[in-house]
Amino acid sequence: MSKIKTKTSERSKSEAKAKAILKGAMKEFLAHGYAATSMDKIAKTAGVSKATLYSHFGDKEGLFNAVMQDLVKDKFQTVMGLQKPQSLEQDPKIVLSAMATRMLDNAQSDRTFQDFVRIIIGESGRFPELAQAYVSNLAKPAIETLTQYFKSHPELKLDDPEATVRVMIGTLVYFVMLQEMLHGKDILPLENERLVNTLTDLITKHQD
Amino acid sequence: MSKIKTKTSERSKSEAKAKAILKGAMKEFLAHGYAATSMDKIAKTAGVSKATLYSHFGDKEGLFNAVMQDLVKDKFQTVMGLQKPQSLEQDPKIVLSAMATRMLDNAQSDRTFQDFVRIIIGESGRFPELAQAYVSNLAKPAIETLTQYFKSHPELKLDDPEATVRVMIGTLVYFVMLQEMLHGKDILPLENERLVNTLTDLITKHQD
DNA sequence: GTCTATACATCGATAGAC
DNA sequence: GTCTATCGATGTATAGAC
Repeated sequence: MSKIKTKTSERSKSEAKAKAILKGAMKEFLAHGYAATSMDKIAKTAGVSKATLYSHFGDKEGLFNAVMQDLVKDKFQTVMGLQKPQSLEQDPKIVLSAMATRMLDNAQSDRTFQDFVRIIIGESGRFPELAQAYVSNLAKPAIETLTQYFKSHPELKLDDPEATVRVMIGTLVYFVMLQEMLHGKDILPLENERLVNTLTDLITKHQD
Repeated sequence: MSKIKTKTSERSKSEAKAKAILKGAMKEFLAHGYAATSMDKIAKTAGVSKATLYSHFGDKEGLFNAVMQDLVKDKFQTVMGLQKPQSLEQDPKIVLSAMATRMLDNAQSDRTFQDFVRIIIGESGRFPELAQAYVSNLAKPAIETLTQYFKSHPELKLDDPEATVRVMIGTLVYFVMLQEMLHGKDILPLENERLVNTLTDLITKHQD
């Protein structure tokens, strides 16, 4: 019994360390990118020794991949929860408008999400498989779910629901990129409401 | 006379070195990003000594800023030339469709442009003033020019030309990001033509 | 102005004690 | 499993010869 207890206790300690490492590494990688983040700094932030980093995750790339995999899973919840229409029976005009507003507000206030996207794009040359994980696990489900919604509303009379989804998502994502991530908000001011109204009007125009 | 000749010759040599450094640094920064690029590698690529790098550009950040400033100016020509309608008198439906197709084809085949955008976004946390230079000198002129075109065509009956421009640019840019830069082309295939047609139809729908 | 040589810090990664 | 201590390589930046 004491044997099991000890084993459990040791495993818990080890797993707790792993969690602390992932948390500290996430903070550092999100703040400074892959190359500019040192294993020394991660060890200090996580409160463990550098050797413990390596015993848990092999090398720097291994730790980075583990961190990003965690983040992709985390953000999947956010993204999918966000674009799920709250009441499917309502007028698509209202549903789309509310959905776009919600997505915009959330992305604009979530600094972690912005840093996450920054890294995905910034490191997509060096880590193509990471970029593809983003596409497969985040962009694709979001696009497909929204496509299903469009297809289930033939009264919108959309010639190409899938391409229309690209218009909507692209508009919203690039807007957040320009205004927030690229600090363009003061240079090219534009209210969320104007973008959302314009987007919604364009998509629901044939409904009238 | 020989004095002037010597001076000129020396200045030319120095300026030639500076050009070579910028060219080599551009290649390295675009390929590996800021932090992962070393001054040693740049010196080797440019065919000069490391000390010459520092005597011309002060430090690594100075060289990086000089390179990116050059690139912003370079890409300004491309972007503005691209979205300038070829014949203003034609049906906007045809003009917009041709313009979108041209922008897409160009961005998709220009690897340097993709690397450039990758760096702008990837380093926008560490170099906010670089990101704002992109917004002021590239995004803003492009958006304003296209807005002027929309405003000069009231038959499009656009409620908000400026916001409509954001829809168009955002759709095209994010599409190139997903398909090319994030290597999503095989995961989420979609033909340029479908996107362009959908975008053009949405914008010119009230014209009918 | 440009080079070689080098100073000095920091990097990723590991050996060995406990 | 986790630590301290350290290795060798590589980073930015500069001094001094020419």
